[in-house]
Amino acid sequence: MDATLPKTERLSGTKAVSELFGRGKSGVCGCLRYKYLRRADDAPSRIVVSVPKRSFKRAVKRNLLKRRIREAYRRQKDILGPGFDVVFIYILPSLATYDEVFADMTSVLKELSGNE
RNA sequence: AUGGCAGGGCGAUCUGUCGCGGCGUCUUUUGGCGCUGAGGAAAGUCCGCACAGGACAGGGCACCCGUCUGCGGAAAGCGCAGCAGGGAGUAAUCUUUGGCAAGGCGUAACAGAAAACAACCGCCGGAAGGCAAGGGUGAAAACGCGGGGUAAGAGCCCACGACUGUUUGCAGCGAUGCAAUCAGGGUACGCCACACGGGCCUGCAAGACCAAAUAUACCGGCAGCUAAGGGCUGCCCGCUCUUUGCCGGGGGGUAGGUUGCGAAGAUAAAUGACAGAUUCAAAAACAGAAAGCGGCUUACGGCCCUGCCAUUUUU
RNA sequence: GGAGAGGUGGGUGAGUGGCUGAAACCACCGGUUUGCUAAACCGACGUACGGGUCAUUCCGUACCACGAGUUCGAAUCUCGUCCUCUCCG
Repeated sequence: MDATLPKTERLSGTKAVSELFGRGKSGVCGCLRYKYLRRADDAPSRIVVSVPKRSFKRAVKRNLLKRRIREAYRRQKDILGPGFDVVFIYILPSLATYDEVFADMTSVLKELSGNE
């Protein structure tokens, strides 16, 4: 199973991100809020991770959550097929453990792949 | 032993599986291999430097900042060691203030006779007038105490003492200390003046370079030229320019990229996840580089080392 | 990342180091007026702790974001911390 997360599988650039935020469909699952956009091609899916500064003032805590979310996605990204652009936004005001993030990520990915 | 004071240090290490940024290298298709990858505060942005752009002939004034002494330092609201005054503590020790002037100006609420010029009550005196001892309020009241002196009094005079300064000697690089000597009498705070030192303004989102798409200054070519206007002429023809379209060049410049940029170093931004071992147990505190460097300040669980003080006990 | 401005009752917002717990306006509360309401007018109106009282009233102390300092005395001056807002692509 491919469990890497190279740079090509991360969404970057002002245009692509603002298009995703503007036109993407969204949903909530546990501690995560997501927005996604189905692309036409079959290139690997690309993701963005976001933790709002409003909830966590300290950069250490934001970094920790972003790393946990990325790790949880990396472990289970084969649930989601190729061709998606997704942004994950952490919405809880308190720190979640890795196991909680992992469980919520599982249900988000299943929901996304089920919709297609 | 208990409690305390000061100074210094550490801020986990190792193994396995998966994974990330950078560099090198091999194949160059995926990738493989090697090296390397957050802090003592990376934080706050409080000082300073370097660097960059703008302004600027040179110098001065003004304005702003700093101010005990010596040493270090590129500099600093910087560090170390010391000096003097005040405060806290039984002590070790800690903390705070600090150019200069018997200079000028201002302010001193309430209370109080009066807040520094004096006046009032009062004291003396027949009066003219003299005096500043007494007035108990205040944060602060014109040096303290004793004697002399006087009509009453006063550093008016004298002795002793405190304070401020001059000169000399000794000690110290110096701030200053000690001793002698002479002079003085206005309490606190602020501003001004003076002395010495420093200071242009803006900041890496500074600045430099490359440069799609779209529009386009300008240049060239082609088409259109039946059209309109201008020029060559007094008029016509003709030639030519502009207006229109297309193609090519082209400068500035946007998205974007490169650089600025580093023995960590990106451009949505890398250090993580899980399992185990170690120090009794728990990896637990504060906290994450976005241009660099020197400081300051603030946050911080736990542990280690050195010196010192107080109390109690034993020898 | 860098540069700047601010924080005072429930809200807005003045405030020379000294009668400022604090101006003024709005809101809230009570009253006058009215058949009822609005408007107008009058009054009252912060919090905490302590004291006293049967109780309302009353008295004292502290608080101008928070903590130190200067001063006889700080909302005001100085330093630090926290928070909010604005500008720079």
